[in-house]
Order: sequence, then C-alpha cells, then structure tokens
Amino acid sequence: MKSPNEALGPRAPGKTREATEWQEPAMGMGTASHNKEGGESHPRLGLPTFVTGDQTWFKNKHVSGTGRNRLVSERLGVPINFTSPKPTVTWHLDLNGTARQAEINGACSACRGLAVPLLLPDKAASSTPGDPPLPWDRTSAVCPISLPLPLTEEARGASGPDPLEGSRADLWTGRAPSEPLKDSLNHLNLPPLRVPPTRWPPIAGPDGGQAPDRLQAAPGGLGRPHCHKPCHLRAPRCFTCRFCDKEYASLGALKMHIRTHTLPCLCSVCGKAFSRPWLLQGHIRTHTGEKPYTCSHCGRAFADRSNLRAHLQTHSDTKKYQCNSCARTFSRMSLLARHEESGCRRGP
Amino acid sequence: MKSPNEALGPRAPGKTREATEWQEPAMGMGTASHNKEGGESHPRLGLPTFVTGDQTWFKNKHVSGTGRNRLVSERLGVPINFTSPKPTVTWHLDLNGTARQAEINGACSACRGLAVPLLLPDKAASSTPGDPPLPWDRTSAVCPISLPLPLTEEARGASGPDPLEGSRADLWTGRAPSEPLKDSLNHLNLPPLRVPPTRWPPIAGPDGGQAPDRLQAAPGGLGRPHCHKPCHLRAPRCFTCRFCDKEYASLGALKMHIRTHTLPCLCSVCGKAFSRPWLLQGHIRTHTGEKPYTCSHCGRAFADRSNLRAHLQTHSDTKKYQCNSCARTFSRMSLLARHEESGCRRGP
DNA sequence: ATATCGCCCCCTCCCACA
DNA sequence: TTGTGGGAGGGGGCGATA
DNA sequence: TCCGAGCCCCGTCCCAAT
DNA sequence: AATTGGGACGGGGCTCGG
Ligand SMILES: [Zn+2]
Ligand SMILES: [Zn+2]
Ligand SMILES: [Zn+2]
Ligand SMILES: [Zn+2]
Ligand SMILES: [Zn+2]
Ligand SMILES: [Zn+2]
Ligand SMILES: [Zn+2]
Ligand SMILES: [Zn+2]
Repeated sequence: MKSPNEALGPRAPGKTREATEWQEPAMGMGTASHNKEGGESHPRLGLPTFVTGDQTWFKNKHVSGTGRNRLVSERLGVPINFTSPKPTVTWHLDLNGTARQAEINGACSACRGLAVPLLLPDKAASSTPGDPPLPWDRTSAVCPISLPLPLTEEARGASGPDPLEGSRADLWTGRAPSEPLKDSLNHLNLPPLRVPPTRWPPIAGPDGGQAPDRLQAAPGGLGRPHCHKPCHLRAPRCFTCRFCDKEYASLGALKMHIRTHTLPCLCSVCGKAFSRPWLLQGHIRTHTGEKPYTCSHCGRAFADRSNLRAHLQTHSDTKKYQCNSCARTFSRMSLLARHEESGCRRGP
Repeated sequence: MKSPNEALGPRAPGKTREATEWQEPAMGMGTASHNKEGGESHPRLGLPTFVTGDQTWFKNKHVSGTGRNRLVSERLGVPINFTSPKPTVTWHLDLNGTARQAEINGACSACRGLAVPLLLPDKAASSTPGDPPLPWDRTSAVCPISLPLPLTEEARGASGPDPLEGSRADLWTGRAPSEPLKDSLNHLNLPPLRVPPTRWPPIAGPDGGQAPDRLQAAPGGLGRPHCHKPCHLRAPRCFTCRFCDKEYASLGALKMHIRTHTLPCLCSVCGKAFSRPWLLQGHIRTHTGEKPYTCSHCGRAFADRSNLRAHLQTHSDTKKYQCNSCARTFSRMSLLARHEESGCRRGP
C-alpha cells in the first residue's frame, strides 16, 4: 500500500522532525559535514544541534500552527520549500496534541522554546493560521459528561475525608459509623448476610436480558449524538450532572448520581426501576417476604438492615432531640421541629 | 438541606420509576388497593404491573424526550400533571443516559418497550421536545478526540487476531511470529536486552524536564479548548485522527498514531524528535555506537534488533520471491516487482 | 489506575395505629 | 392531636475487585 | 477492567558496496 | 544496471503492571 508520505515530495522523510530551524543553505549541501557541532549551551535548551553561519539552533518542544508544511530531508535536515519565518501563532501542545497555550511570534512564556511546525499532510496543514492546530478536549471521560479539567495532583491528594463533613460520629453512641453495629448490650446483633457474598446475578428485565450498562460497552451503529451545549463548567473542580445541575466533587459520585436518572435496575416481578442493584435487592424482598435481619432481643425480623437498626434503638428508648427552651425531648427531629415552629410556650 | 425533589409537588416520590404508563384515575385513589395485580403476561414485557379499567400496563425501559414532567406518587403510581400521551420522540437511553435511538410515537424498534419520561427537575425538563434528553457523548475518552461508539461486546470479543491478517506465519520458517526468534540452526540467537527491563527514565530535553504527557494529568487554569467542529464520525467504530484523517480501530492505536504528529521524544544529543521512546532509544545508539545485538554465527553486532534479524536471514540465503512466469527468484519483493513490471521476457 | 460491586452507614418520607 | 414503630427507599462513602 | 509502557514483529526507504 | 547487505526508522499488536 502507498504511504501518505509519498505526497511529501522526493526523499520524503520518515515521521521524525529534525531538531532545528534551518537557514537556506548557501549551496553544495548534501553531506553530513554541514551539521556542525559545537556552540554554547543554552540554559534551558541545552546543547545546540547545529551552527549555521552566526546562528545557533537548539531543539525545542514547540509546534507552530502556521500550516506551512516544511519538509526536511531525512538525513541532512535540509528544508524543502522553506521560506523565512513569518509571524505566526505558536501553540504549545502536550504529548497528545492538546493545544495548551498560544504565543505570537516565538517563545512560549511557559517554556520559551522555539517553534517548529507540525508535520502535517498538505490537506490538514492548510488550516487558517489563527486557529490552534485542531485542539480537542481533554481525553478524560469527564468531558462528555460534564466538566473536564480532571483533578490536579493537589486536588487528588485532598480527596480524603470530606472537610465539609467533619468527623461525623454516631448520633446515639458517639461511635464512628465504621464500627460494627451493636445493640445496647454491646452484642453484635446483625445476622450474617443471607445471600452469599458472590457476584450478583445480572440485573434482568422480564425478558431475562440485562439492561445495558458498562460505560465502555456500546451497541454500535447509530449516529452519535454530539455535544451541542458548550461545556462550560459550573464550579471549578466540580462535576455537574447534565440532567439536574447537581454538582459533585468526584467523577464517581457523579456517575452514581446519574444512575438516579437512568434507573437501570429493574424489578423482574413488578418492573419498578431503581438506581442501584442492592436497592432493587431490598425491594425484591417486599415481593418475597424475606426478612433476613432478626432482632436478637425480641426476635422480630426485618427485610432491611436499616430498619432493624432503627428497631434496635427502640429497645433502649432514648430521646435524642431536646428543645433548647423547654428541655422537652423528642424521639425524632421532625417532632422537635414541629414543636419549636409552633412556638414552645409551656415547659415540659 | 433541602432536597430538589421538593419542587416535585406533594408526596414527591423517591427517585424510582413506577413501572407503568398510567391512566387518570377515576377518583378516590389513595390506598394500595388501586394497584390491581393480575392480567396476562406480555411476551417481552412480562407480567403487567397494573390493570386499570380495560388497560393493562407493563414496565418498560424507555424514556421519552417530551420534556413534560410527569410525576408519579410513590406508592400508587398516580401521575401528577398528567396529560394524555402526545406524539413525541422517544429516545432509547442506555444506563448512562446516552441517547441511543429515536422513535416517533411509541415502541422502539429495538426493544419495543413503551415510553416513560425521564425523572427530571422542572428546569431541565423544559427542553424542546425534538431534542434528545440532554444526551452526552459516550463516556470514553473517545468523544473529544474523534469518534466514539466504543466496541460492542461482539466487536470486543473479536479483538483477538485480526481477521484482516489471517494467520500470518513467519515468511521464512512458517513459525508464528510470537515464538522467539531463532536462526536457521534453531538456536535462540538474540541476546538479552542490555537495558534492564526497568521503567524508562523520563524522556528529557536538555534541561532534563520531561515533555508533558499522561492523558489524565492536566494543569489546571487555562481555558479549556472546546470542540468547535461537530463531532461527525467518518466510519462507524473507527477513531479518526484530527490531523490527517487516518482511521484506527482502537483508541489506543489512534493515540499511538497521534504521537507521530506531536513527536514528543527528543534526542538529548542532536534534538531530533521521535514518536516513541524506544525509537529514540534506537536513535541514540547511532550516537553512542552501542550495538547490543550480535549475530551468533559471524559475531557481527547490530544496534537494531530488526536489522540483526535481517542479517540472520543472509546466513541462510533463501530467495523468497519468485517470478511466476520465469521462476527466477529474488531476495526482495521490490526486485521481483521491478522484474515483473519491466516485463519478464527471458527464462531463468 | 480506574470503574464497579457489594456493603456499610445515615437519612427521609409515609403510614397505621396508639 | 401528638407520638411511635415500622416499611420503603435514596444516596454518599469505602474496601475489594474486575 | 481499562490504559499505557515496553517490547515484539514486520515492513519500508535509502545507500554504499559489490 | 542489477543485486545485496546494512542503517535507520515507522507503526501495529501483544502483555503485563498500575
Ligand atoms: Zn442529576
Ligand atoms: Zn418489584
Ligand atoms: Zn427487638
Ligand atoms: Zn420547647
Ligand atoms: Zn494523523
Ligand atoms: Zn540524536
Ligand atoms: Zn551473522
Ligand atoms: Zn520472470
């Protein structure tokens, strides 16, 4: 098969770039002796690669967006169709071609390198000089969902416990929520799980097929919807749901939330949809009547671990919410709120 | 904190979706007894979830894009602000909300489910009916680069040996290319690598700094360039280079190719740029004279493993290309081609 | 390394009933 | 009218794993 | 489970020497 | 003029570690 490089002219080079801007050679080029070595080292660019006349050329990391295709012969670095440098916008690209920063006529303020052109085929090279060389959005999965600019290293380092939460100890006992739940007698009260901790069976609709999930899996074919809203970011370093504008600090949290819109877990009995498999699992117990969680004190069984926990608290009847003005206590925040909002007139 | 669901009206449901279209109840709803069970099973939709009057309602997996917010009370499935169904575009969403397929007025040709609305807050729900419900591109990094529609399960499953290649046995020996290279005497001929198989040192310019890489790492701050060209896809399931329009089957292959435009690997000696570190590594040996690969037959050393392989072949001088008309053999395809194109007149 | 799963936790809302 | 217990569910966080 | 680094292999172009 | 061997790359596939 024909290489596209053939369009580049005779002795088309491989896809490498010689390290230098190049001056029109006087004549008689053709041997490697034109590559004079030596010259003073640049503080940032290091050793020069060529010395031509009174100019010294260094390698650099830049790519210019002029669209002018300057070809360099493979062995000698002699430019073909070279014209003297013109004013141009220089885009600093990262390794993946993302345009980072633009500079007019020369040194980038970030790294102060010199400009060399992108090695583009003719067609693509003829873009208008003002445009960055076809920048695209950052690669991450973030962009198509909402906000890109993935977390920087510093932000990633700070992703420990959320400072907004503080240390949130258990309201009743003061224990940290990560400890195993014990009742007031300090017995480990919750029974082991009924379902063995194996992988869940696929969540199936009534047809037995699994609902499409897996971000990476996609049925092919249909025209791909394109982003028609500009991806402006709401708050820096936040991930915003495109459905309801809620913001999240992590991509994972946003994905979790998005499931609350798509509700991918369907009950095979009644068809109700849920955001997460274990929510469906709990719902299914309302069909089967299964109640895996039993109170060790009174023997009453529950389908929901949370509700057993709430029941457990009734055995030790502590009133947790107290009115600041009358000292009356309530078992629920809602009752206390109602009490206070209706005006606490009398004492307890 | 206030839940956004409060805007949904009295008895706002949780974030689940009842499994059914719903008819305006006659009156007196309010108890679970309205949920009549029974009814015939639908071949695909399974058991009906409600029977109202003479209509039977099934769960489904669809989401309509009308933007009309129809709310369903938690326990009874009674719609609020419900109006009778209107013609609408129905978008089949996948679990992550990607619009997959549009159908006018009803059943999707793919799964033939019925439509239920996305559970959207009022603001997002007021989008124009013709638009898909805020679709976004597939999650992968694909979108910002070029074409997404990542591989389906089937395509992924077929990602073994490329069917385009067939079984490509070694031209000389017929061995599969994955076997270690052996010479004609069947000795393992290639020496072990000189460089220990540790991680490469960072590719550094003369300043010792590494060129920016790592798709995920992003310096914060600068305005993010947005796609201003509509992301139309060239060929389905292909990834197209935005610089030269070459297409690739995998995102990784495209990224690899893009490096041939950005040429991020710079030789610290002469500044020449390469697309990949090991290409630079091989180039650097042209400066140092290092030749790690030695022929076990004649002792000649090579800097390039491929060239040793080519040399190895010269020890067993087999002519691999033969003219079909005159049976003359050539060592290179180019020589045979020239022979044939210039007209094979004489015999061998 | 990243995404997901199963599980944890705490929460809220609703209802029947005392 | 107020209060209580239970049913049902939403959703963030975490550790192990795919 | 996904992605990229190293590594493999094959292939190409050019050139100097037969 | 034709052929050969070698130098220098380009680039896709594979595997394994993070
Ligand atoms: Zn949302
Ligand atoms: Zn159900
Ligand atoms: Zn009990
Ligand atoms: Zn009070
Ligand atoms: Zn390209
Ligand atoms: Zn070099
Ligand atoms: Zn040899
Ligand atoms: Zn012939």
